[in-house]
Amino acid sequence: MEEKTNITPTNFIREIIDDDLKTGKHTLIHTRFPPEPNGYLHIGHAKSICLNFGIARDYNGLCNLRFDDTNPEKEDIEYVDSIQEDVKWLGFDWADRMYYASDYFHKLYDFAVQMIKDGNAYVDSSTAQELKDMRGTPTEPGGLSPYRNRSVDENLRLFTEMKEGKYDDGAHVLRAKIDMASPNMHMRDPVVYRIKKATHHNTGDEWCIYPMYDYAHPISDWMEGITHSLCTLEFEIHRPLYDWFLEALNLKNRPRQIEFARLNLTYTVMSKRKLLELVQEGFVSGWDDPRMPTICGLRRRGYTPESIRNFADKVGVAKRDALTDVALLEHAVRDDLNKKAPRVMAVLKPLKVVLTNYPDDLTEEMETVNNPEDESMGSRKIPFTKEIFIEQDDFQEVPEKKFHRLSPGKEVRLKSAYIIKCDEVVKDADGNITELRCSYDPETKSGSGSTRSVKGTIHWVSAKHAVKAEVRLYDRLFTDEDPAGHEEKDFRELINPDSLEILDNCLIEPELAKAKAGDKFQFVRMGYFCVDPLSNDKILVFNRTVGLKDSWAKMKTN
RNA sequence: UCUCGGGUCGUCUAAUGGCAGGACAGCGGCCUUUGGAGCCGUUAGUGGAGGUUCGAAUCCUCCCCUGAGAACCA
Repeated sequence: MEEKTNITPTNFIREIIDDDLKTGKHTLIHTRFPPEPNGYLHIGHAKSICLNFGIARDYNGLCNLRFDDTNPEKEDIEYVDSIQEDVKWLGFDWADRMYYASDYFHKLYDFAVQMIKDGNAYVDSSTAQELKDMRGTPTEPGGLSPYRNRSVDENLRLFTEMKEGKYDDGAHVLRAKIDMASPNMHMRDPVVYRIKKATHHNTGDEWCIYPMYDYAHPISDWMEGITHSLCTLEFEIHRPLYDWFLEALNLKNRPRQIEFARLNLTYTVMSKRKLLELVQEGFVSGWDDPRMPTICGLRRRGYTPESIRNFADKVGVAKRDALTDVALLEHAVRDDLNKKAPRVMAVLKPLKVVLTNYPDDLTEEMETVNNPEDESMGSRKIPFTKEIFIEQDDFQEVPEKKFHRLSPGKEVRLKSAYIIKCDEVVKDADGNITELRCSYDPETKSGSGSTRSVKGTIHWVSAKHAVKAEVRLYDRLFTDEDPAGHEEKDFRELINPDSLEILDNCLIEPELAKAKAGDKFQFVRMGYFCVDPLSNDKILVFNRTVGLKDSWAKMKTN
């Protein structure tokens, strides 16, 4: 399922598991990934997926996929499908253990009846506002509901009638009877069931009452035999309630909830709500816009599952809030693609070069390796002719200091071809450079054993053979490191206006014309690129996954 | 204000009373037919003040900073 990495993750959760194994508390480790199907998965979910499935894999345990679908108003089958696709794509397998919390609605109902019989739950007929008023504040205890001491029989009758659809939404709720004076607001007789006459994506119109997360989650975990229920920090305050339900129902072999810090990445937002707003308000083209931190966005951008898994291992798991540098993610994908991506030549901003002393009709096939990191990837031939295109940025009429590329009177090597010298700069009436006239040194053919060397090597394509393509350059979506972290500023104000640059006049080597959607390449000296699914017979579209490290650019900014 | 969490290089993360280490980023160098990759080197940290101890990032006290908590959301 997963290729070996040199990283052995260790974290406080694995230590707890090691201990549980050692003491014999558990012999089989069982985790679960429990998304609510109300949005697309993002890189933060990927961290949780890698954690849960990774633990199952390393401990020879099991990890379930469970849809936490207790709120029919927000959930949709569209998300159920995309979530499965994304988890699979990341390289994980739940075998036959895909569940829905809604699969357990009958059992959950029976447990609720039992809680009523045990005096642990009651039907409250207060309005939402009254409930809110009775709850108190973090510093003041709440008040007791006038319905708190209804008889078991009356509670049973009302709860049955709620289920039967006799009441409108909001008329009654079922509440756990705990402690209205608890300093933990979640323990102040929390709602267990509410009436919602809504169609559920999985159970249709079978139910008009739906359980709350705090109630459904621990019981779902228990029913699946989950040993370690991993969730993010915001649920820490819910843990006493998680334990209370299991205790109140006298369930044995209880799962243990353990919280860890969610992933935050610099220069992006991670909340489903904000991501949805970016999509709905047209700041991006969709959930899979390559600038989005969604799994589908990263996939379209050209990220590999391995790179995301390695990233998840590298960020680690702890309890302190963190904002991880997106450079770490970029490093992970460079690291992976460096080993896998074939090198090809592509000129993004072409500048014509005529080799004045090269035979007019000659086409030479130049041999070049596909990946210097991996000999097994072999080599290929690329056509070389009198007229070629090079990158505009690889020429400077008045060269800056330490500029090792082409300039008047200077030499540069064309990768896998010859050394050329710039003899003449041709300009149009407005003074724009339209063409370079150069001469080549026939003694310096690549692979011929020529020993002459020059400082710079640049990429090129043959004018006659090059294929046109569109290339999309992506930059960070926000100009601020933590766009969601400002109270006085809306994250929308911090959107980077230059996060997408479309180049529609790029020239690629002919070999690339065969590329199919999703194919990944290193454009030599430019970065890693992949074929966008939008590509068709008419036009090839490439997305830049990430640029190469560029020490020249860095030198200039310093 | 109250309750519960959390504070280790710029960032992320180790240490479990015994040499504060790794990764990313940065910087310097080597190498290079990718100014890529690789290799070598290097900068940089225990929030503060006390205390316990032969010895404290780790234990205790106080303080500071920070996150979460008052949906019929998850």
